[in-house]
Formats: sequence, structure tokens, C-alpha cells
Amino acid sequence: MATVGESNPSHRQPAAETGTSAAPLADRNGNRVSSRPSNLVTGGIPDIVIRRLPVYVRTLSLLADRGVESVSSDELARHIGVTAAQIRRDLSYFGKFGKQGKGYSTELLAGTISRILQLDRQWDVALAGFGNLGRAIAHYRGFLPAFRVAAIFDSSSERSGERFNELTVQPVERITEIVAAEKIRIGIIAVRTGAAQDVADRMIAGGARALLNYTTVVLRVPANVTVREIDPVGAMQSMTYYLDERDD
Amino acid sequence: MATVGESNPSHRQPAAETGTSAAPLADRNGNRVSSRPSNLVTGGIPDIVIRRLPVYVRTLSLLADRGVESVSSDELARHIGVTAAQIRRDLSYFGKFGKQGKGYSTELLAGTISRILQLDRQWDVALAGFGNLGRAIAHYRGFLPAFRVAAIFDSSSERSGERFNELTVQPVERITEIVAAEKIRIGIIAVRTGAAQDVADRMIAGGARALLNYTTVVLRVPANVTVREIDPVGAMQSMTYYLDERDD
DNA sequence: CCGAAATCGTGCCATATTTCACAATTATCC
DNA sequence: GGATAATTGTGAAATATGGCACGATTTCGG
Repeated sequence: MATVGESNPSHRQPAAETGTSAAPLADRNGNRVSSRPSNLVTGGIPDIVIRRLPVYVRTLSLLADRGVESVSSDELARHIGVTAAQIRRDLSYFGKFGKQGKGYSTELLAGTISRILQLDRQWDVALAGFGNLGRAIAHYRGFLPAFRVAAIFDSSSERSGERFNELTVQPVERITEIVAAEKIRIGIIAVRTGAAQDVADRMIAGGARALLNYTTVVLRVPANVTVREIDPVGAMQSMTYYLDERDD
Repeated sequence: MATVGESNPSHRQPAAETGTSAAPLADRNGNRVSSRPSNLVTGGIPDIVIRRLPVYVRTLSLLADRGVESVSSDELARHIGVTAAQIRRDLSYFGKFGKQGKGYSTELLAGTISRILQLDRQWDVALAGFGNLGRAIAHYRGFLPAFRVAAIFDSSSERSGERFNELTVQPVERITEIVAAEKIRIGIIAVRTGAAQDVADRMIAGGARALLNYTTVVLRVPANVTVREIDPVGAMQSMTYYLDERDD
């Protein structure tokens, strides 16, 4: 569980190396922390826009499943809880998908954004940590079908060796090797805080470039690695600020 | 598990009713969505600053426990992964806590921010949903000691009646009643998406003013209720955008 | 007790993000 | 078929957020 923050969506841009800026400082930053020029430097699309896309896909798919064929930015905005202008602006970063006087085709747009996010394929994921949280994540169906746990690691010698579906829990020492061998690009970190950085380093060494961090550790990662934080406790702790004695 | 978003940190201001603005529109927005003028309208402190405070507390407490008595904004910044200027600015919203030439007292500042966040007391929390996720949350120790699950609800008749510690899982129909009776201000929503809005409404009717939402539903809540989203799937889905064919 | 070094708090500027508002285009209805 | 209504995409303006840079203080080492 947790709040999400981000980190390093600074890179991207397989080609088009916009600026000549070497971005020497940017070590690991992270949204939960700073907020490096994810767009200017990158010349790319603001990360905040990217983070909204999954919600668009979800909502559009839902509407499509309900049989709604097209939707205006205004109606979509009401569903999602944002302004119509924001939706139009966000989409405009990627092209023109709407039809004046009509709106957007739910199915078409959902598919297009899915492709933009590269959700039109399945991603293998490495899960580190097979305690309560790790197990819960492994069993969780919500990541499917785009994400599939392809390898599980745990430092405890009792747990490594344990089976989960067709997988055997492996010792953390094998992370780099296995992540590399299976060409895994995504890691989920659900270990105790003390082991988080080590596990992250091993995953990155093996080729992982996206990490979902369930720990409260501020991970230090190179600029080409994206990190998102899941921090329910922090989310909770920040909400109490707004609670006053009695109601209003 | 999930990414965190926010919603409605627009209110606040027990006293000091800054503007006369009635903020008539602001219905439920939410950061995952829009980002209403959480500071101007409220005259208060930017929500983004509030969301960073838990990280400050965590880090300062850690340092204090290690025996570090004082820390400069620069050093703290390195630990957290933000700029020193941001830390100084964030803190300046609440007062002057540093000592020139020296820095901040770790223990003192940790305590001060804790009090600002109202973490110097225990909050009762209502948990809705006692499936896999709900159970994991109930067992999770990370929320302690500031938060304590004081009531658990589930719509399934098999599950309601079940015991957890000294609690009995109650049917969702009793949410409003029990939340009100126990003066619970915080709710955790871990039910299936179809039941989320109903559960939220019941909690709010009972007096809850802060909701941690583990579902992907965009909750509609009045302006005096804060919502934070936990959305690991969305976080994951947005990271794949940055993954390119081969490495860089 | 003094000068150099450290460090805060903050005015002011730079960037980023959101929103307005409107021309352009398409749909709809009679 | 033409007038009216709906709706997009986007320039420009408004807000919000972040960070530089420096005066003011305080510490520190003789």
C-alpha cells in the first residue's frame, strides 16, 4: 500500500536528444522530493501528464464497455473529476484524437493511450520481498494483464526456495543475474527498508529501468530509471493535517 | 497498494478565515485529477508542502534516533533528495525553526512537524473491506502508532461477524452509525470498486473527513473531506511510458 | 574576542501547470 | 441545405511551484 511519488521521468526520448545539458546534478531526485524539469530538459511530455493517462484509459475503457461510443472532453472530465481543458491539453501533447462537435471515440482513444503507455503488451516484473506485502502483491490480480510477476526474490533463506505458482522464490543475490537473463525491465520493491537500496541496485544492474517502491526509503537511482513511491502511511499522515477538532 | 493522489486539501483554517471566498464550485476535484487552488482560496499552506512533511518527519526522526542532534537544510536535503531551498521554504510556511550557522535540531523539528500534522495523538480509523487487501491493511504495522483500526466493515455476510483482534467485522450498513458513535474521522476504503462510493458516503455521513482510497474509483466527496489515492497499478502503468526497447 | 565559515529565511525570478476563451470544424435538426 | 448547437485544439494569460542568491546571524577555532 502507499502513496505514489515519482522519480526520474526525466529521461525518455530514444532519439531527439533535445538539449545538450548534461544534467550533471540530477542524481535520483524524485517527485516525492524535488521535481526536475521533466519536460524542458527532456524536451518531452510533462510527467504529470503521463501520470494522468492511466486514469484516462481506465475511464474510457469503462465507458466503452458500457457501450458508450463517444464522449466529449466535458463529459469525460466530469467522470474523472478534472477540467475539460486539462483533458484536451493533455491529449494535445500526443496528437489530435477528437472530432469537433462530437467528442472522442471511447474505444479508439482508450486504445491509443494504451499504446502510448505501452500497455498493449505484457511486461515481466521482478518482485523483491515475499513477506506479507510481497505475497499480497504476488496474489493481487489488479496488475494483470499488462504486468506479470516473472521472478520473486527474498533474502530470507527460509522463504527463498518456496514456490509460488510456477515460480521458485530466489535469493536476492541472484536478482541481477535473473533480471538480466529474463530481460526484466520493471521491479517491485517490497522488502524491509534496510534492504531496499541494495535490492534496487541489483535490479538496475540487471537492466531494470522502472521501480515501484513500497518502502519509505528514498532510492538513489541513475537518471534513466523511473521510480514511483507507494506510501499509504505518508498519505495518511498528511491528511490528518486537515482534520480539525470538530467538523465544519 | 497504490500511488497516491490527493483531493480537497482545499479547506482547513480552524480560525484565520482568510478570504471571504465561498469556494462554491470546488466539489471534489483531487490531485489525481485537477488541483484546485489549495493555497490561494484557502489562504492556507499549499497541499504539496503538506504532503512532503511526513517525509521530513521520517528523516528527522531517523537522524535523531541515530544520535544526530542537528542537521542543516543542505544535509537534510541530501538525505531526502530535494533541494535545501525547498526544505527551507517549506518550513518557512510554519515558522522559523533553524539556527543560522547550525541548522535544525532533529528532535525538535521532528516533534514540531509531527504536531503540525497532528501526529502527536492516536487516530481511530475505520477500515472498509476485509478481503485480501483489507486484511493486509489490518495486519500492517506501519500505520502504528498514530493510526489504529478501530472498526472494520465488509459487505459480505460471511465476513461480517468475523473477528479481528478485539474487533468484530460489521456489515457496511452500520458504517455511519459506528463511525459516528466512535467519532472516527478517518476511513480506509479497500472494497471492490462497485461499493466504493457507497462506503465513502456512509463514512462521511458518520463524520469521517479523511479517506484513504485504495480503489480506482474517483470518489465524489464534499469540499471538507480530504481524499488520497493509493494506486499502484496506475503508477506502474505510467512508468512503462518511459521504457524503451533497449537500454540507454 | 575576532575573523572566517556555516547556515537560515526570504525577496525575487524562473519554470511548470492550469485555465480561459475563441476560431475552426462538425453534427444536428428542421 | 442552412442555421444553430456542440465540441475540439491551442495561443495567451493566470496560477502555482521551485530555486537562486544574498543579507543577517550564529558558530567555530584560535
